[in-house]
Amino acid sequence: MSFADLGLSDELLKTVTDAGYTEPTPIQASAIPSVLMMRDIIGIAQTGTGKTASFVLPMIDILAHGRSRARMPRSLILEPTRELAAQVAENFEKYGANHKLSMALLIGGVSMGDQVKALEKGVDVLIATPGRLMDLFQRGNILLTGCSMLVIDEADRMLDMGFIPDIEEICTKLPKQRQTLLFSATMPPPIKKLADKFLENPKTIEVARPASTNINIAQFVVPVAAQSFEKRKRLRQLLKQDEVRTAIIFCNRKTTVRELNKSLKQHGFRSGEIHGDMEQPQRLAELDLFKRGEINILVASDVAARGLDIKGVSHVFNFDAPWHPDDYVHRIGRTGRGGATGVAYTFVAPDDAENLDNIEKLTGQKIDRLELPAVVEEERPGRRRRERAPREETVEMAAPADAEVEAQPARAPRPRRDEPRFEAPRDEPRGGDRRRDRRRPNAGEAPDDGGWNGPIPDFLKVTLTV
DNA sequence: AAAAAAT
Repeated sequence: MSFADLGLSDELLKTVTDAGYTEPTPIQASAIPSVLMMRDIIGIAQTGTGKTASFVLPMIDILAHGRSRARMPRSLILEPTRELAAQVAENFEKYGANHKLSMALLIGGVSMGDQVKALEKGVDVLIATPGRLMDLFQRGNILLTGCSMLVIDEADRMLDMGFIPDIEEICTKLPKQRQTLLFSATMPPPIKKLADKFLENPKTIEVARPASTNINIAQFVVPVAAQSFEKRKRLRQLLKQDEVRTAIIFCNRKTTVRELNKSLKQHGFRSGEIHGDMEQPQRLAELDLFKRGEINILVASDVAARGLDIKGVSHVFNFDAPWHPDDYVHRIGRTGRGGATGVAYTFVAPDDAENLDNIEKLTGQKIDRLELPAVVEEERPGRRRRERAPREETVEMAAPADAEVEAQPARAPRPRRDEPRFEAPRDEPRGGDRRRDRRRPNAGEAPDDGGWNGPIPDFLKVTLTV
């Protein structure tokens, strides 16, 4: 199967092949011909499956062959987040470079002036988040009566975010005679209902979840104590020893994102942050810094979990285990894209056990627990000794024979051993046999990890000691 | 529980 077999125009085909694409992804192969035949589509697919091109490409051909009437927009693409909308707009510009199609990106957080101007000039395609679109509509800046093509992207995310009433209202503003494409990773009942109401005789296309198919991502659970400074320490350790090129670090809270980024910067990492409390220009600027490699670590809330397509992300860290298992799938999907390999670490504190359980149920696979050298506390003057978690962990990990050594109070003077450890861990294996059974199984041998076939991260080849 | 989205 090649792009040439899908029925796209020669002109567009050239653009696609010039961009270096030869073989369509499964969803592109099955969606594009149907979209060109003007069918309604339900696409059950995650981001990272080539979904965007599966509607952008045929849309360009359809628009190129039709004629615009009175400069009214002829198609509308709805996205749940501003960044995703911006990304689809980029795609549209890339693939539509050889066509005289105009486009307006209608998202919040940026001034309305330019958007209104573009609308007045007349555009073929609207790419929008629901809030700004409704706003502009209510102000009388948009007429949707010429929109004969509608794309509802990431419908389940829209549902999560409470956008479904908005979507329904927007649907009623569009002409009844139209083509509607709905994409969603999952099909919960409200989305099914939405599809029944607004799509006509849709063709359902389903492609496998990346989580169950993307064997390019090596996944690990990192047991951690609940305290955030413990987690930060563990994170720094992994960032250093794992030769991280580019990483996205997900936190569950915006405050955690801010704190963590600040802390990473203080420790000399080139990091940035993105979350919904930032001004939109700032959000885009940080994303741009990351894409250009000026920073190589992006600390993010779930605003960045879905759909963002950034090339070459080698690592994803879940600094907090996500509350929703779906989010896990989306987060780790930021790495291992386009056939590249990636590593995903999920920090799991004792309280996160249930979340982890749900994640493993959803993906249907058990995630390897990573055994790591203990994080050794430096003496922190003025800080009260913590009472619970570290001690519990110590007790759980220590073999009876070690109890005396392990039970030493944290404030007892000991050599600082964490720093040198990262410098030259493999030359100085420490620890006796009693430690060996705590290594990750198979460390240093041919990996048996459910299909991981990428290069083995260096630290996994090393004998881990405590 | 949190985050996202119109201001």
